[in-house]
Amino acid sequence: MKKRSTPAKKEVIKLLKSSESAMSQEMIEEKVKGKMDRVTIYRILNSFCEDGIIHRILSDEGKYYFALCMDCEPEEHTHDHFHFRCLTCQKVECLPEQVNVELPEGYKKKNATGWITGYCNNCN
Amino acid sequence: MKKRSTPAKKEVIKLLKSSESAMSQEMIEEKVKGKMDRVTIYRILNSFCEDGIIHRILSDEGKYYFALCMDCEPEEHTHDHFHFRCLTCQKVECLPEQVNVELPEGYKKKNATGWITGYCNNCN
DNA sequence: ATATTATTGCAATATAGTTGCATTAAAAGA
DNA sequence: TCTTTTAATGCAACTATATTGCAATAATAT
Repeated sequence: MKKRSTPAKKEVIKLLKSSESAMSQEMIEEKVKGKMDRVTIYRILNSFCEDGIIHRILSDEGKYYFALCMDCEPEEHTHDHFHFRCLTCQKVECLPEQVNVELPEGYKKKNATGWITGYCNNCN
Repeated sequence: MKKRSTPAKKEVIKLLKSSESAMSQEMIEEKVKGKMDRVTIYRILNSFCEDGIIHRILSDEGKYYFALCMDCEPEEHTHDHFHFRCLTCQKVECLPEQVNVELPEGYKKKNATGWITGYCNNCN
């Protein structure tokens, strides 16, 4: 199942590259309205996630956000950093700080996410 | 709008009290099957949340979990602690550790949540 | 230029949760 | 105890977010 390059994919990746923050499907749909179907956006995003080009983060309000992978190496593909969502402008950002928690005896960690909501520097 | 005590509410609160971990609507529905409607469960849970009797946490898979409030005081009702979800038994627990992150200059924190997924002491 | 099959669009479906409305039943008052 | 008031409930319908099936389209290899 070799992946193909299509106008729709180029459009979406261009969008994500030009965005300084993570985007939800909804935000992306807004931007590419008329150029492609809703479902196509979902499928493209999922495909990029599979390939490790972008990562998918479920926000504290239950929606997925997507962002380019920055410092990921193919072998060690983790995104255990904190995310910030601005309650005013809805901007979602990856924070540099890693999630690091002491688990009770006998517990094994597989994955970790952290969300901070609040107001960004432009919105307070 | 004074709240009333009903058999359904008693049933739900009893369940949450007897559970050592947080429960999703689905888990609760499973337990009270036949005794009340799906919608009633949702409404009861929301009502309890409003009253500060329980707290609602959105898990990293996008579902709400509910748990009794333990150390909450009416004035300072926060739940900025980490939560753990076991990938095998689906148990959700509140971890003692607080979420504490340094935000970039000019950002204001309103709320914070953290999720760790993995395997609990019974499941690995 | 042709064949193969990944990708797309559209309709339908899945999942989690909410809303409207008529009916039922707590609890306060007579 | 009986009435009255209105919160709570059950049912159906709806919303929002995301996925699946399938036929049509189009990107790549030959």
